[in-house]
Amino acid sequence: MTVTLKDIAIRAGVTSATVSMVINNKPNISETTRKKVLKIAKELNYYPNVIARGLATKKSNSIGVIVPNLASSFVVRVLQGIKSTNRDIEYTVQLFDTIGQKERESQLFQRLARERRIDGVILISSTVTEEELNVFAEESVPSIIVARRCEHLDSVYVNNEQGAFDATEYLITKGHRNIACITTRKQGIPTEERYNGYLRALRSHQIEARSDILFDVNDDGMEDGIEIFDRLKNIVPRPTAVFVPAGDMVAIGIVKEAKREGIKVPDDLAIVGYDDIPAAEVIEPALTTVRQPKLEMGDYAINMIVDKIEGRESGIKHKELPTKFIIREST
Amino acid sequence: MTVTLKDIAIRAGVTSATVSMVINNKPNISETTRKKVLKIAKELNYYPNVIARGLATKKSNSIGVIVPNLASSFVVRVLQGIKSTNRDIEYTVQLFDTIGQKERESQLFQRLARERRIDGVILISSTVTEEELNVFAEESVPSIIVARRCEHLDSVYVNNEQGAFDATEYLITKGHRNIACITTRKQGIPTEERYNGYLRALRSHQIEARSDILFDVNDDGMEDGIEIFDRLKNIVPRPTAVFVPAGDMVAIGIVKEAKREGIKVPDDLAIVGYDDIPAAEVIEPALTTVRQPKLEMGDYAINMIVDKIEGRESGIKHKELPTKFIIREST
DNA sequence: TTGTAGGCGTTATCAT
DNA sequence: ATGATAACGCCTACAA
Repeated sequence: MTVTLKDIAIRAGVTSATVSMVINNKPNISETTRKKVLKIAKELNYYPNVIARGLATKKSNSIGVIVPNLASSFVVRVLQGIKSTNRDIEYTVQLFDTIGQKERESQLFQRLARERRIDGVILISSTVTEEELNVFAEESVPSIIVARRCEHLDSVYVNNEQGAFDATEYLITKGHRNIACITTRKQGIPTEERYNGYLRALRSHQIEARSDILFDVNDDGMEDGIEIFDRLKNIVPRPTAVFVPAGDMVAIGIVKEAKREGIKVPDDLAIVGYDDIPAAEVIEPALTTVRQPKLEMGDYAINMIVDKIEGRESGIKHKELPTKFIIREST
Repeated sequence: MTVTLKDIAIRAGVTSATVSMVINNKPNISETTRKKVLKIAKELNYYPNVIARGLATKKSNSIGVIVPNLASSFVVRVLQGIKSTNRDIEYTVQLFDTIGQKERESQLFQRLARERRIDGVILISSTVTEEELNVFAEESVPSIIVARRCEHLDSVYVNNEQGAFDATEYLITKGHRNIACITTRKQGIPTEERYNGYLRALRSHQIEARSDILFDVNDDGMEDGIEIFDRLKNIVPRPTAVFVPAGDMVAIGIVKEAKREGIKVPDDLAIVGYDDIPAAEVIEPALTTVRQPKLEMGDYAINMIVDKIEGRESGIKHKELPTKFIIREST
């Protein structure tokens, strides 16, 4: 039924070794047989069995992409960056998600590292520790982590601290002194860094950070923003600005609730989000926010991992990308 | 370096055949050797080489998911549906996108169908013809198409015609007679069906369709909506409602531009979108729209394809899911 | 330039 | 209950 090298070999009057060499463009094949073999291969509509090839070469020509959650627009956008370059790359992408199930995570890593199903791994924005990622190094499966810097692993990430600094400083130069900060601890390192950037900006302008206007939300939805605003509005002195490293959706919730309560944005309350999701342009006033170069991150990630797999690069590489501050109407 | 069946076999004093049987829970193995083998396997931290296994069993335990474009929130959401069920399923997901490159598409199908890299294929919302999908049938690779009904292929889809009918009829019962329709032809069958539903609703209420308020946009972004509104506003008699099967982003553009021009939504102009994207709740007034059960579609798709692959179902199956009309503030 | 032979790690069919 | 042995389809020395 399916055409194999052997089928071609028989018809061409050669052995499958020869056919293999032709298919793989190896040198030292006479033009005559090359032509003949290629012709027959085409007639028979031959496609190599990649599984068999993988067994022989010990390469699957496939890379794994592990994501925490496909519901995150950040993750999807990075994925898109990975895929779009991948057009010209002869690697297949296998998608895995861990949906926060902590125990399954390291199990998944084990399997991926040892089952020889993939040649390398891209890990997007996760809360795993570096230790848990060691399996890949142990099995010498190239790996790279996106959205977070890791000392002992290749990584592609954004300067979150600086992004937050820029945003906060912008608010300060606009005259704000009481700037609330809405963050989300459980999201891990990146939000932590953003918080630090916020603090640094305050410090560099001799403004004391007020702990009563620092909030920690659990999730990053619009409802969280609504709830936060309701807590925020009664605090005195009331902040005149809010920086929301927790994400744009939370910021949007705040905008909505503020408007509903008759608070004018940005006049009474300026708001800066983080991420530049599509809805940031939809809300009125349109949201000022910090954009991360998500597509670019994906792009770097796939290229770096392919280089690693093919042995073109060695040593740990870090790629830091800049954020971009997008000024719209909410400030 | 890597542990194989043979390694285990040697230490256990049996052959790799026996070890294989133990690993795969085959019957007719003495408890003693089973215990012994399992113990050694664990000590050595053995994981089967799935590539080798695939060659032997002619199964890759992997399914391909082909998407036209990861930038579409519809596609991503269906993907999410596929992945979330997939947790308990022993199939890996390989992601492919075709980014509209028509010529590459059938080439991709050829490869996927013949390279034995995947056991089955899920195709999300694409404009390919049934003919192009024949390769899968020819190579007896189970396949299923999502978001569109195909006579000769398994499919999971939504009753777009009815969804559009419901939306339009709702507008009619609200007293509207001049209802514009913004569609997007190039998106293929589903939009076509929605248009038909719109027409049917008009007919069933003896309203004549006006061709001067039927618009065709090329893309489905906010800008398209803005542009459409500017064309719409000068038409007499001016429509009092707009149904936008082209999608929520276009509808949002219309809302925004209408507001900017001082037209009151919904009082002066009622607007209904299609898809229920996250931003539909963000815009003010919140958008009335037609929701498709995207997660559910992905869920059905993965389960159907797995059943097919494992030979549990045969014959062509179609699963039609209902849309849900979401009433918000724009009507 | 091409053929021979062996191996990649598993599974599956026979014997034993 | 277990062992030999032969696939699976391809690649790669090495030999000719």
